Amino acid sequence: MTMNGPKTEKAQSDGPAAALGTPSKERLRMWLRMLKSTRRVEAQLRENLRTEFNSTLPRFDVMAALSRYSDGLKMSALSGVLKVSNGNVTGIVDRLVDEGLVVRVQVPGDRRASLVRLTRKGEEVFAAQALAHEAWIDELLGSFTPEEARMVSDHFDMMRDDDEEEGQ
Amino acid sequence: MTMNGPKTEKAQSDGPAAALGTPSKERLRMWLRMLKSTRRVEAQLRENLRTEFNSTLPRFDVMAALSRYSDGLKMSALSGVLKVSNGNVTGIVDRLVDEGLVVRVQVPGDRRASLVRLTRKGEEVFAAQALAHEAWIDELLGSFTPEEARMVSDHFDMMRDDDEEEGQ
DNA sequence: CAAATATATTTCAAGCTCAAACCTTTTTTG
DNA sequence: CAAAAAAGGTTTGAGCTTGAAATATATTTG
Repeated sequence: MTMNGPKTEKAQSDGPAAALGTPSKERLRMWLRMLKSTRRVEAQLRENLRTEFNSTLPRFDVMAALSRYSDGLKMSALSGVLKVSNGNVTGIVDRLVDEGLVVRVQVPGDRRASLVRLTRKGEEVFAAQALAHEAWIDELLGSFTPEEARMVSDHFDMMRDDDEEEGQ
Repeated sequence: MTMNGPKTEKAQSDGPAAALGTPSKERLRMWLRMLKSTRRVEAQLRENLRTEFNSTLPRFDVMAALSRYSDGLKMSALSGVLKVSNGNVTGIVDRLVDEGLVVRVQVPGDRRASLVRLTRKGEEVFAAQALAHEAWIDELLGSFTPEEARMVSDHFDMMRDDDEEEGQ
């Protein structure tokens, strides 16, 4: 396969010990690397969820959020926690409801709102997925020692100016 | 807003100095942090591309890839470089063609294949976007010093076992 | 050279994603 | 209290994404 290389001289892909470029270039470099790594892990997670659980990452994210709030979440709170658009969650929850993994419970005093909650089945399914998920991550990020992982975690922690929780 | 907290006791979100959990937990923690950070930056990039260039991240990615291969790329090579599915690229390129930013050039000896290339206009548009893109990244990741950025880059570099290039 | 196989690309169905428009149902306020 | 504003959700339209199936063209092989 005659694949001709990039036209730009690759002036900065010269290994860990190379001289630093401008701050802006170094940050760009970092961004491209972290984007690539994240996408790779995400792609593998999607693949695993699909083949082993016939599910998707968005579904997993929704269930993970619900599993942390056993009292249920309103749709708006759910989209707030996940930081995705309001209308987005509607469709995902619809499908989870179809599969009996979550329910919408009417809120007593408010005829607009409903609380979304995991069903018993939903809890069981998610528990299995969460277990597998942690193992997948452990494998995919196995090249990081716990200490390195902590270091990187802390670096990223620095850049959250406003936000709050999120996690499994 | 009566937002009740997570039900699980947050046993490990106790700041940078906290004791390390199991390796698997540390890696999971790192994954969740890097996923959140990546999504935040991505969301802002999407927003900026939309409002300032009436474009999208996938379009930008395609144009960035093409800008590095001035001789053009075959569709399959393009999806290979971007690591997205084959059929995916078709639609994105279609729209870029509609807007006159790229062209499909027939490959002489092969009536199946075509080379995709940036047009003159495409090159100009991309140049402006790339400039803005680097500035956005510089701002979004401004909390990292160049040295830290390099350190994180190198950490992620470690975990690419097989792959090759990618970048702006 | 014809059948089989491989390559290049598009089409398709299902699902995710967003912003904007649109209902309803509260809540606020004049 | 009635009009206006706010809050909770869904719908809609456009685009992105994937894996699988479908097309068409090239190459290999018996």
